[in-house]
Amino acid sequence: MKDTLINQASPGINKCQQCCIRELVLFADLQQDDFKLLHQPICNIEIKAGDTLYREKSAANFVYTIRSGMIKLVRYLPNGNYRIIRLLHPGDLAGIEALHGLAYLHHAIALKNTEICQIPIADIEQLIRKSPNLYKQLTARWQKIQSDADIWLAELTVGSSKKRVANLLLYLDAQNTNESFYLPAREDLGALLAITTETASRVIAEFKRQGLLQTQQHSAQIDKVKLEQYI
Amino acid sequence: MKDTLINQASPGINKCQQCCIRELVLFADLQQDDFKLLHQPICNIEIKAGDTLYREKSAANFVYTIRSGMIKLVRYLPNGNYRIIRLLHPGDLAGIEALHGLAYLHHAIALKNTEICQIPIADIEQLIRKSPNLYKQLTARWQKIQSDADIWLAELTVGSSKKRVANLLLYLDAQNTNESFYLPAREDLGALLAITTETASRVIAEFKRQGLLQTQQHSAQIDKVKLEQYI
DNA sequence: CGGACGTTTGAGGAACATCAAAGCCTGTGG
DNA sequence: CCACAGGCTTTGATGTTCCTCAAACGTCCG
Repeated sequence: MKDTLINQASPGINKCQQCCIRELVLFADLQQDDFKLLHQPICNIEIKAGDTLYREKSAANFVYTIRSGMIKLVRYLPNGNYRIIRLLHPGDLAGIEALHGLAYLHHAIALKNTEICQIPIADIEQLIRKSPNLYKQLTARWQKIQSDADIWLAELTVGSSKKRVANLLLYLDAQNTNESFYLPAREDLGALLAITTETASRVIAEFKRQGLLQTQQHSAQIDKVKLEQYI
Repeated sequence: MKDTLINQASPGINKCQQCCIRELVLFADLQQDDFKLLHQPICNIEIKAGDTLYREKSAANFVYTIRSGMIKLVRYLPNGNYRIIRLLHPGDLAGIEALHGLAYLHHAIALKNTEICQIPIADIEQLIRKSPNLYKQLTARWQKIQSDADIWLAELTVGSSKKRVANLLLYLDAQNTNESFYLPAREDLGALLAITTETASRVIAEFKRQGLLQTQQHSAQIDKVKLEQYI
């Protein structure tokens, strides 16, 4: 796995009020006046596929909002293997654990080129005291993380490998508004579903032969109806 | 599985200020005055092993604090099987998703006789506005749920069945201050670790033969050092 | 005593991991 | 422009683990 920590030089300063995904993000409910409480700039940074946004156990000073692209949260196992704990899509928060003054709990690595906003936690803490709306946004995020994790536990780590892969493909498809979605590498599919790279490859190849799945590079389309029969 | 909804008659009214596990619970940081904001009584209820505290998708009006005992959060799969999503111990919150006006996300079922405090969410919402300390307690709980779920995903649903069972036994032992801990039934071990009841039984029997585990009824003791070699 | 329930154990087979090798695509350098 | 190296994917052969089905055993309780 590539392991390049991002270069944080030349980040652009972002105007939250005019953000194109404003209705998705943490600050969706903030009023005009609230933004005056932001003392540090919100930096808009871009990272490339394979770059590491932050590392597990490193000091957590920022929360990040995904504007575009895709991030995997990774935890390494004692035996050197890794598991992907969660996938982050546009509108999701990365590093929310920073709000408790703790270190980050995972490695955050970009799966494709990704744009993010970097928000200093000091500002968030100040805003929380003033804006009850922000508090609600935050707990909504926690709630979403919890329920996603629950579904993951209940659905994606049990059953046959075909069922798991089918479930994951349907999940990835549902995340995207486009008709095609990003299909992670076989190794990452394995790390997501707790199966080996080879098994992931076999199932994907099988689905392609059956016409349930078409791919070009990492762009994929599925036949939802037929895939659902595997669940 | 038994399925008796709890009888909510004759709950005792609890004095939070004098609660014996006060330092553990949600209201740990509240000041004397804050308690005046509680309009409805906090009920202290007792449920027996096998009783259901609340059901998935039912209206969520209360958050619960576990005072003693043990609760499993359960989700049923389409095929009729169930998975245990999380175990709750004294000091943990059950039904925290109620704070978002949603239905409960799981079935909550007692594994042994359990004492709980029933807290109306209307009161909590009022307290949040007044007490920033409560807000911090709440986000701390969300954070703990997340990190526990992450560990579960990374550690307990991968690897051989022996590794999973060993990990679970060590986890259960670490939760308790006593030298012995509660060992769930084989079926529940399977639902926790995504293995079959039979496999759970075989591994437990094997560990007993090897002297890594002693049991009396549901009370168990382990040899930590030797068990850690399976991880 | 008899029935219900949970646990243990066995035999057989299917699914998946492991090990190994070949194929394929991309980018680089001669 | 071609050759080649490196990474990712596919495929095969083999072995192990675990699931499935089945039956027996122990325990608790009416």
